[in-house]
Amino acid sequence: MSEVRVRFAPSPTGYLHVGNARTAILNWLFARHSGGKMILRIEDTDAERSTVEFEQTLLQDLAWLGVDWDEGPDKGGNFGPYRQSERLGIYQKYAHQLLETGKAFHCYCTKEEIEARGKAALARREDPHYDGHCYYLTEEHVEQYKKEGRKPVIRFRVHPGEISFSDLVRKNVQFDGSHISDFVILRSDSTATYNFAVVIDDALMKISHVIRGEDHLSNTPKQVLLFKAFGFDVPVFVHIPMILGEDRAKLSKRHGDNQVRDYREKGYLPEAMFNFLSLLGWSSPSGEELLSRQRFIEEFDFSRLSKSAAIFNSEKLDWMNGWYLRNSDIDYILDLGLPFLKKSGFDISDREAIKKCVRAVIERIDRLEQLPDWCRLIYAGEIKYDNEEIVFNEGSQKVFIRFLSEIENISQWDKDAFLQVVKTVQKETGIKGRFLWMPIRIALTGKEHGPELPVIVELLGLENCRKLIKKALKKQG
RNA sequence: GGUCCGUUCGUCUAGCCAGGUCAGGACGCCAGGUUUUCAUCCUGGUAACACGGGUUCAAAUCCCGUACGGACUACCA
Repeated sequence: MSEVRVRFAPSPTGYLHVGNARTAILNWLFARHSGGKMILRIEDTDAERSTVEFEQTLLQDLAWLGVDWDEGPDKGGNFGPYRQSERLGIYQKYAHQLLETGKAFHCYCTKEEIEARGKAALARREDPHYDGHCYYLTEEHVEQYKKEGRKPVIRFRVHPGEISFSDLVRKNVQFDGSHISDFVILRSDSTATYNFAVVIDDALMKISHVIRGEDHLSNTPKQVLLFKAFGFDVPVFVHIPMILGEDRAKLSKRHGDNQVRDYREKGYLPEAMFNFLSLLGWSSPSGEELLSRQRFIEEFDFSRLSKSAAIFNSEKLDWMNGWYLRNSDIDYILDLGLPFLKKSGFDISDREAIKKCVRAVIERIDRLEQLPDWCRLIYAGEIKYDNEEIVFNEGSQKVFIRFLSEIENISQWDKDAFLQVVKTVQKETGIKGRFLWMPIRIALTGKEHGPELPVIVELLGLENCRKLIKKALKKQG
């Protein structure tokens, strides 16, 4: 079997979409699983919408996900160039080859004319296909059109007849040429259309497996026809199911966040994103759902790809992200979390102090963007009590008085010392359970919920604890 | 309209190709346990084969039809 070569071919017309990210991941997984090559190709033949900035962000987002490539615009390779805008001459050469062999023809019809005739056909309940208007143009006609200033496109001629190809997900798929219109392969400005460029590139770049979204399934017969017209080997196709929004419609701008960048900015980890996206349409034979990149590579197999579209379930993503947050190296989490704290105005110069804080609150968040809110309550500052009643009731005040006198002359202040103090307070006041702990918690953090108290106490330090307890006392009366 | 693809718990899915398990797991949700509280963590529970015909001793699984959903039908990709 020849070498496995797959490609991810995004258009630089926006940020990396989660659907495309999943496509990229599946391509990458297959390449790495089979020891093949991953090729990154930029499909920027739509000059109107493509920008170099978007190409850059696309590359960054892929890298963030941990998807790398062996050949691409920034890496080079033996099958370049890897930007379609730099391959225009190649497409023109091949298009003219089809012209010469009579498999394609010049068409001088304007968009308006085509549209009008299409509508008319529809009115007659016929397929609104290209009607063959320019199949047999006389020299005079051509001259006339040229005089009018018309620039021709090159159309590929589609003949009736069965077109079938194998798809590793859908098995054998068949179309009939009679339902496919003669399509444009070279525009009037001599640039190639998507269906043409993709075939030339996939053939010339020796792509063995075309792994892409199911929305391309209907384009495939056109491409198969082109592969055959040139005598190229037809690659194996793998059309993966779509990702849908909560309303079952194709994921789009209407659904809010759907770009990889959105998730990154909210504090989702690349590992979680990778894991979650990989599991949309693929499953491990083990049934496990928390898998390392290595496991994914080892186990990846097209036979386990699902056929049906998947809804993007953000609750599950949150759960998964929380899991990665709690099961990754704390320094790694800290590196990713620091920017979020900095943005919220935290002084992040004392890394060790912040680390303790992050370690304490990591149990209760599932996105890094939630870090600042939880860390805030570990920093002594202006405190607003969630529940004043608990702070100012008689029992609580007794606890505070006793607590304060216990820490009056204490020298060592850590978790154990704190626990010891609370124990003593309990013995002396006879107050226990939530009536003992809750007042202390609210006095120190202002909140009824939070990380373990001993951890908080240690982070606050003795002086802050004194200050906060005093404050809870003073308020009375 | 036409062509093609799809349809298992609310969601992601296993099982389907090589018919025969109470249709399994995960998220969510609910209950219990752990915890000073919340969260984490542990245990248990809830809930699905779109519908109708066939084929068969037996169908989620094979065949046909219907419904629903999606994609494509551009000089976008």
